[in-house]
Order: sequence, then structure tokens, then C-alpha cells
Amino acid sequence: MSVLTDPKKIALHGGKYFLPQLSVDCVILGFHDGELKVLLLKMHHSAHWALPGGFIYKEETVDDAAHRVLEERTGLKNLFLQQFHVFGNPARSSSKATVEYFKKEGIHLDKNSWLAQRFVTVGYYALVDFAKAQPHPDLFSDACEWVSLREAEDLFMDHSDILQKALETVRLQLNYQPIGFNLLPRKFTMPELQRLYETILGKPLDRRNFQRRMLAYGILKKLAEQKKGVAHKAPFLYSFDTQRYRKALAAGLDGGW
Amino acid sequence: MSVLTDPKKIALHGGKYFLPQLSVDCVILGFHDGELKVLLLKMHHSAHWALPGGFIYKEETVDDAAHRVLEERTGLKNLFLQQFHVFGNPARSSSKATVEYFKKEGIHLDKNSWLAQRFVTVGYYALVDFAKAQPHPDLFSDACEWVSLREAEDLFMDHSDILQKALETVRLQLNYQPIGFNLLPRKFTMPELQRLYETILGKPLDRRNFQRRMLAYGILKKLAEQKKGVAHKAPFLYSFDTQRYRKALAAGLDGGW
DNA sequence: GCAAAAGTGTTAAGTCTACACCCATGC
DNA sequence: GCATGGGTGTAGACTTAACACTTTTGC
Repeated sequence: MSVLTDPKKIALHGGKYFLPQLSVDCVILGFHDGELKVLLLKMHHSAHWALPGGFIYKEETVDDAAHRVLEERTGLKNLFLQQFHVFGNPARSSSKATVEYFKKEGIHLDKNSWLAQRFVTVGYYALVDFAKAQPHPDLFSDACEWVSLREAEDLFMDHSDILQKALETVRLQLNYQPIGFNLLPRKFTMPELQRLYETILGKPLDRRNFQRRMLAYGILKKLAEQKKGVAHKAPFLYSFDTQRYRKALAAGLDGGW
Repeated sequence: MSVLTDPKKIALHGGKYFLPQLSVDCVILGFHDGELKVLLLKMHHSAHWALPGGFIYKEETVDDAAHRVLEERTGLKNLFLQQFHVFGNPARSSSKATVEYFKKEGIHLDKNSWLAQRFVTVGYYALVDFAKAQPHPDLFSDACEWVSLREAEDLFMDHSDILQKALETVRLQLNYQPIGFNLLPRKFTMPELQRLYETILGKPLDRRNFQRRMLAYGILKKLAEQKKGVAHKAPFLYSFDTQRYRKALAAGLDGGW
């Protein structure tokens, strides 16, 4: 598949390559400095941050399009990436705003242009290892950066709603599926994992009960190593067993009854 | 909004009215005779059953389109209807098959027709009161009927996948949200509710524990009445408190941590 | 009166919560 | 040696699961 790399070509001729009026937007979450961060783009000529998004090639799977966006923005592939909601209100995009935006880019868009139409977007969320991601802006943005959730307000278009819905979904998911591990490096300590959970859930958890619960999932491997160069008692390192993890993800489906 | 009622007009000129390459499909579930049933359409000129679906008007919300489909097929509105997945594989629809289908309808579709394109579909599921629904076929089907899940095999296109995914979602949802009530009439007995849960989950439940659990949700009202004209001991009737029910749906979001 | 279905309560097992003590490290 | 953070264990509260007896009704 030939990837379009010229903004002008995309704006004027994207209609030839992409599915019309459908896009994907990705809420890419990372964890750093005890905070949840979301990867956002600083759009050209705009004070707003936006979620990384993209269009779907005519012969491409919608999921593949989301994976492509994720890879283009972070360099990461084959990650935990999940669709969570479709945003299908015609008022979410504005033809006028789009035309104006491209005018500032020096591109004249006709109001009948493929880009000036209403877009329905499929929201995806990804949980990624902050340290491994290498943020790259796209063709319509000046910067691609991790923004802490507290500061991620007043986003472009309805992206704040999309972000909120993603967070809601992640918190819910956390209740019955051990998805949190995706946010940590390969080796991590139990306290690190706990910080992460506390951050996502927004409340403190009991150290000992937390540990028991995590180990009960049966997907952690305690390594012989301990964290080095750290003040106080050195915590053990854990990694997680991808094999078992996949099973747990699938089995997560039946809890409760 | 003017609704299109002529199949030929839809086929040939639908492109003027609908969002391109995007559709909704509804998995409408009902409960009758101790069985889960799904509302399906018997397509013209086809041995396959299909899920009720439809297109989205250019100025219509995707959710509204799904509600419209639900209402058109069942006469019911304002029901529990939820999007659960986007099916976005380009191979899910076949241009050739579409052209052939319409040929049998006596309509010549160009392979460039809006209908002969790849479609991405948003899957919705609804849980409805079997007795209240009045099935109406659409313009492209001979019949609209409740089909028991056991018999709902080998559906049109990828509709079997969509149905499977819906069932998976419902079973999962049942774990943390009391959604089952939507399938029963306004007044129902505890044993009826239990049959329903057993059917959805595919396994027997303990009568006494089940009752406790349901009452613990705090959304049932025990009525003074008892079921009449029934063999053996008459069970009490219950109805559910829509007010509290909505709260419980919202609160369901935080279970676990 | 008997079979079938429904109402209700109790006990034991298991899980979760809260909490305390000991250990290792850096200063 | 003391402050800080991490490792581990346990008793009590609570929840869930298993189970039995009684009541009502139609035949």
C-alpha cells in the first residue's frame, strides 16, 4: 500500500485513496512520573491539542488503519489497541472549520471536498510503554507530545469527549481484565505496578492486598533480580508471561456468574 | 427527515441521501418459550437470514440510525440499544454479490454504484420484550421473524460473526450490569427472570442465591399480585423500577476496585 | 394426598479488608 | 540508628455457594 506523504495531495486527492467520511482516532496512553499521559498533536495554526487520527485506505481494515496511526505516531507496532466507541454525531465535525483550517495551510478546499464532509470516527485506545514510544507529529501538526491528563483539556473538536470515553472504558476494563501491564516496561516492580493502578483508578490501594490480587491473576513472573541503585529496600522485579496473559485476557470474559 | 420507501430509489439514488460505505446492523434479542431469539430477515432470493440493518442519513446520528432500524423492524422505540463493535474488514462485503443480488431484484446496479462498495458496519444490540415487538420485513426481505439462536446459523455475509460478538458482549455485560430485565414484560416472576439468565449464560443457577442477588441490585419492586392461573404454587410478580435501574446502570461502572 | 414449583433461612467456605511486624538500604 | 519503603502473614468482616424444609396448587 502506498502511503500518502504530501499534505496537499491528501487534502485535494485523499478522496481517491481513503474511505469517505470515516476516520479513526487513537487515545494513546502512557505512564510516566506517576502520571497518566496521553499522546497528543499540536495542530498547525491552532491552540488546541488533538488526538492522533487518520483515514482508512479503501482496501484497508479499520483496525489496520488504527494500528498504522499508532505506529506512525510512536514507532510501536502490534500493541494492545482496542476500539471502544463510534462517534457518529453529524455535528462533531464542521465543514466550515475544516475549510478554514486548510486555508491557513495554504490549501484551498472546496466545501464539497471529501475532507469538508461530516466524519464518523471510530475511537481506539492503546496502552503503551512510555519509554519505548517515539512521538512523531503527522503532516498537519507541529508537535507530538505526551500531555498529562490534568492538562489535556479543551481538545480539538470533540476529542475531549473521545478521551473521556476512553478513560471510562479503561477503568471499567481494569475491573475484569489485567490490561494495565501494557503501560509498563518489560521488567517492573510491584510498587510501580501499584502506582499505575492507583493513577488510573484515581485512588490509593492497599499495598499487600494489591500484591496478592496481582499475583492471583497468575500472569506475573517474579524474577530473581531486584531493582538496583534504589533507596531503601530493593523491590523485586517482575515480568509478565505473555502466554498466560493472553489466556487471562480471554478468560476475563467469564468472571462473575 | 424524508424516509426512502422505494427499493429502486434506494438502490439507484441512495447515495444522495445516505452516508457512503457505512451501515448499522442490529442484533435484536428477545426471550420466548425459554429460548433466546434473534430477529432476522429472510432476504429476497436468498437462502440466508440476515440481521436487520440500514444506512445512515447524511444528517443523522449513527445512533439514531440504529434506533430507526429498530423501530422500523419492531415498532419499538427508546429501547436499550447499544453499539458494541465496528466490523471494518474490506472483505466482509462483496461488490459482485451485491450487484448480483440487485439483478435478481430487477435492478441493474453499476459496479461503481454506492451500494456496490465496501461497507463498514457498526453493530448494535437491543434487548426487547418479545411480546411487544411486531416484526416487519424491510424492503429487501420477504419476512421478519424471531429465530431461535440454535437455528440462527450460516447468516448472510458476516452476520454470524456479528451475532456471535453481540452475544459475547451481552454475556459479559450481564456480569456487571443488570441489563436482562429489558427482555421481559413489565411484570414478571422471579423464576421467569432466572430462566432468562440461565438461557443467556447457558448454565443453571441456584434459585435462592439468584433471587438474593437480583433483589440486592435494589431495582426490583415486589408487587402484591401473584401470577394467576398457574399450576403449583403461584409466584409473586415483580416489576422493575426504571428510576433506580438507570442509576444502577451508571453505578455498574465502578464495581471491583 | 402427591407431585411439582415457589418461598424462605442457615451454615460453611471462600474472599476481601484492614492492619502489624520485620527487613533492607541510604543518609 | 533512624527514616523510608518493601516483603510477608493473619484475624475479622463480608460475600458467595451449597443446601433443606415448608407452602401452595392442580390433578
